[in-house]
Amino acid sequence: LFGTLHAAELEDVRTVIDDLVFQPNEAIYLEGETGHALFTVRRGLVKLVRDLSDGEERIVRLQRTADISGIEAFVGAAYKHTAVAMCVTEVCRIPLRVIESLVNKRPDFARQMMLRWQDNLDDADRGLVEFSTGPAEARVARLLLHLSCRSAAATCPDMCRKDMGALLGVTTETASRVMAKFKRGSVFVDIPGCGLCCDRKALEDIAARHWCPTGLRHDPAVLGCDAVLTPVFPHCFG
Amino acid sequence: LFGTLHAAELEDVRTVIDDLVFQPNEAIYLEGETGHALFTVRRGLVKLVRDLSDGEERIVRLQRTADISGIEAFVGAAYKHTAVAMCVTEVCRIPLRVIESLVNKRPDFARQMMLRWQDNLDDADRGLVEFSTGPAEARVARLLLHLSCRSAAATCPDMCRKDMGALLGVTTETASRVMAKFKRGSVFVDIPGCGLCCDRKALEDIAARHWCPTGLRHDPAVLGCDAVLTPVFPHCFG
DNA sequence: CGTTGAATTGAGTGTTATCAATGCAGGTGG
DNA sequence: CCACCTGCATTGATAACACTCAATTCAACG
Repeated sequence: LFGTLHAAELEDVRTVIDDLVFQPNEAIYLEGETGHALFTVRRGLVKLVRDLSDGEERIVRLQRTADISGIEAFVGAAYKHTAVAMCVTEVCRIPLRVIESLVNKRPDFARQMMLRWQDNLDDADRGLVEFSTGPAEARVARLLLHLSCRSAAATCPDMCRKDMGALLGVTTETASRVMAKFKRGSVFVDIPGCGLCCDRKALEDIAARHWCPTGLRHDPAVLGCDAVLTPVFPHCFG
Repeated sequence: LFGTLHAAELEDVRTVIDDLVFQPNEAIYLEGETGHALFTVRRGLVKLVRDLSDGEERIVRLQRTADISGIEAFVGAAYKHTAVAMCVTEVCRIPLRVIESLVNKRPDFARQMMLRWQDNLDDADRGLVEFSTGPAEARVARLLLHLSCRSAAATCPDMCRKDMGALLGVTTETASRVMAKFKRGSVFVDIPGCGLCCDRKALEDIAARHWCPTGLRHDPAVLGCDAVLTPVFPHCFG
C-alpha cells in the first residue's frame, strides 16, 4: 500500500500506525460499526463474516498477508462484515486520517487505494466462482488449492471444519466428511504443527469436476513463504 | 458518477461519451480483453459472466441502471468478466482517458470512483450471501426481491431460467421448478409484456427459510421507476 | 481422570442434479 | 394457412448428493 512513498513520508506514516496482535477468534472489528481505520494483515489469517438469521455465519472472504480490509470505511460506510482472526494474527491498523492526508498529498495514492478495492473484488468473485460453485468436494479442493498457493511446499493452515463449511456454503459435517476422505486418499497429509501438505495435482483434478471455473486464478507460489511463516507462528497452523 | 461536476465540465465529458444500445444476449465486452473504457447502465439489465470449463457460465452479478462495470480497466487490469445485455439495454461507454483526466483535475473525483468500487463489492457480497446461500427456493425468492426492489409496484423482469440458474448456482430445471411453484402459489403473477408482479411479503417469508442473511440490503423502492421504464423498453420485460 | 470442544462417522431423510420427454410459443417456408 | 422447426419452459423418474440428527471418537486441558 505504501510502496510508492518516499522514506520521509513512510516514517511519518509509521508513527501513527498501530501494530496489533489478535488471538484466534478475536474480532478485529464488527459489522455495522462506523469505522475510523482500515486494516492490513501482516501475518496470519482473517475471515470476513456476515451473520445469518439463525445464528450461524457466512464467511464472505478470507484475508491473508498484505490484504486490506475495512476499506469501505474510507468512503464513509459502516463496516460491512465482522473481521475475525482465525489464528494468531498480526494486523496493521491504519487510521482513516492517514489515508485521507495521503490521498490529498499524493495524487497517485488514490490509485493505490483503487488497486486494493479491486483486490477485494477479485477475492469476492473467487468466493462465488470457486468456493460457492459445484459439488462439495470440488469446493474443498479449490479452497485447499487457494490456501496452499503461496507456499512453495504446498502446505496450508488446517481451518476448522465449521469455518470451511461457512466459507463454502456447506454444513460442518459435509466439510468434515470431504476432508476425512481426502486424508484417507492422501490428497493431503497432516503434518502436526505445520499444517496440511497438499497434493496439488490431485486437488486440481478434483476441483475440475463439474462446474469448474476456467483457470483458477491463484498467486504464484512464493518461495520462502513457508520458512518465514512457520517458525514465527507455529500455532497458526493446526 | 458525474454528479459533482460543474456544468462546463459536464459538457466536456458528454462529448466524448458514447451512448450505445445492445440487443438481448449481445456482449458489451469480453473477459480477458484489455479495456479502454468503463460502462454505466442507463436502462436495462446486464449480467457479468465468468465461463466455466464445461461450457456453462456462472453469473457473478447483475447490473442495473446507474451501476458501473468494467471498472477494473481503470487500474490497468483486463476485464474480469464478460458483460452481456439481458434485454434491450442502453449503456454509456466512458473512455478511460476521460476518467483519467477527471481524477487528475478534480481531486474529489477519485472518491467517486472508490464509491463505485464499493458498490460493486456490495453487489458481489450480495451474490454470495443472498444468491448462493440456502436452498433453491430461498435463493429464487431473494432474487425476485432484489429485482423488484426498485419498483413501487413490485414488478420485475422475467429472467430466463438458464440465467437464474447460472446466477443462483442451481440448474435450469431447479430454477424452472421453483418459479413454476411460485407461480402456482401466486407468489408472483405474470403480466405479459410487463414482467412479474411479486408478492413481496410472501417472498420475504420464503427468503427467510434457512441460512438467511440478517436483513436483506436492498434499495428502497423508487417511485415512478415503473412508469419510466415500462413504456420505453416494453421488450425489456417478459 | 473427568471435562470440554472439535472432528468424525452413521442412518435416515430431503433436496437437487441428471436424463429424458413433453408442451408451448414465435418464426419460416411451402 | 398450415406444417415444420427451434428455443425455451415445464414436468417426470431416478440417482446422487448434501442436510439433519445423533452417537462416537479423539485430543487438549485442568
